[in-house]
Amino acid sequence: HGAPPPPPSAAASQSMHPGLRDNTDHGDLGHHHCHDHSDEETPTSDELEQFAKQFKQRRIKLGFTQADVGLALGTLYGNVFSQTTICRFEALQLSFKNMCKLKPLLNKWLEEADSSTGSPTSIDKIAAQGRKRKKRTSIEVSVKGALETHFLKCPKPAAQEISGLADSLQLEKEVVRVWFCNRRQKEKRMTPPGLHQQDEVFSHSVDSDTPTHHDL
Amino acid sequence: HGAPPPPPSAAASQSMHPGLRDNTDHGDLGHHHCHDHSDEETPTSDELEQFAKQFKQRRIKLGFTQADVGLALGTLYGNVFSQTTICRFEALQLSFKNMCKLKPLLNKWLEEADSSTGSPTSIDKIAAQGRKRKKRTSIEVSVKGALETHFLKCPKPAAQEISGLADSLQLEKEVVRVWFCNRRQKEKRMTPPGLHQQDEVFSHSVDSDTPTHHDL
DNA sequence: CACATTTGAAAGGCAAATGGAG
DNA sequence: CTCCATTTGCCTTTCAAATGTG
Repeated sequence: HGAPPPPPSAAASQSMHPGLRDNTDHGDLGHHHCHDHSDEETPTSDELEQFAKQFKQRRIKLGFTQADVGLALGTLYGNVFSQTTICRFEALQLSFKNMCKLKPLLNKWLEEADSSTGSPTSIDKIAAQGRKRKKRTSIEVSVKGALETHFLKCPKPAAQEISGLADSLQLEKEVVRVWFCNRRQKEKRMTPPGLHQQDEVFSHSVDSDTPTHHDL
Repeated sequence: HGAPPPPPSAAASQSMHPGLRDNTDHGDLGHHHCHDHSDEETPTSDELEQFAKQFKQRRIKLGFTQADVGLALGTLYGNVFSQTTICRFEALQLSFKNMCKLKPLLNKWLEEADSSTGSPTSIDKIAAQGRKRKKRTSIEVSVKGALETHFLKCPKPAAQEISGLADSLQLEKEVVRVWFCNRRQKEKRMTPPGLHQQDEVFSHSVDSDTPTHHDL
């Protein structure tokens, strides 16, 4: 069946020697040639990899957690991120485009944090006010069950139906609408396998190589 | 745990739209023994289970994340907890003793949060100042490698040696000391597994596997 | 110090939210 | 609005850092 042409994964799985640490790495990173904002041009994969590594190193040295960084981005640019996202950035687990988008922000944070080491105003955990993205809604298990039941009966409810449902479940209408959208997507993802095949012999269940091979 | 009685959300039909004030239902968490201050006496497992479930339900309805709660505990009692811990509490994955310890705190938070729904001062993400426990140190991979190397050569370095090592790795001496302690513990844990061959008749305490017996 | 226990930073799974095209 | 791809985060889990006890 479909031969999944896995990306060559050019990135070598190299690993740096643990022994060789530098203490002389101060102030590089942001230091390139002195010209205004040169952050915008798209970096190469290698540059990203390099940056991510350095970033993590500095972060740890400064004693910040990934969560700290994510929060700080909110106070700096009104654009909070979760610990998870920072984690993914450091591990190069985001799409190339996504990585590029985040890099300048993180770079800025790094400079900021770097320069204010031990500064008096070090504490800056101000509340995240200007939130861009809607906070992810947690849907309770029981509520989820109700939605699921509904979905089985009617996977594509009309606007009005959605309203009613939302009301009875005490959820925003938008949340319910989106839930159905996502639910349908999920259905699609799960359906394809085994459409018109009769032999159940799946010797190798593997395959779903789909992977999220985001890597670079 | 056969079938815990999961009341299909028996309680609460409270309209909880963002912005609506709601200030009813209090004090139905756990069957208190006709005592106002029933928080201190050790609860039963069932009570804990009940409380945990209710807690989670309310938390979600109020729109807080586990992390939010953990942070809030810091501002309320100067005793921050991580999102992980809250998660464990809700999932009953802490020791009984531990559960009992946390319950009153969480209960207090719940009341607080409950009563101030939609209140003006709703946002309360003040910096966590009074931190009780030392923040967990992240040890960089490379540094870890260095420590590991050292450990293989000498698993039990003298104080002086530790100092030197700490210095060269730019870590607090205490951190290094503890690292070695923990490392030795780990070694112990990994050794027992059937490597002793032959008969060694004895009465040595058969340190049975000590399965993480949490649960409740 | 050893050993038991508490606790958290980071990473993984699943899915909620977003954005573009029709 | 839909579908679909993508971004992003809540909750969970693992491994181990920190703490407590003898």
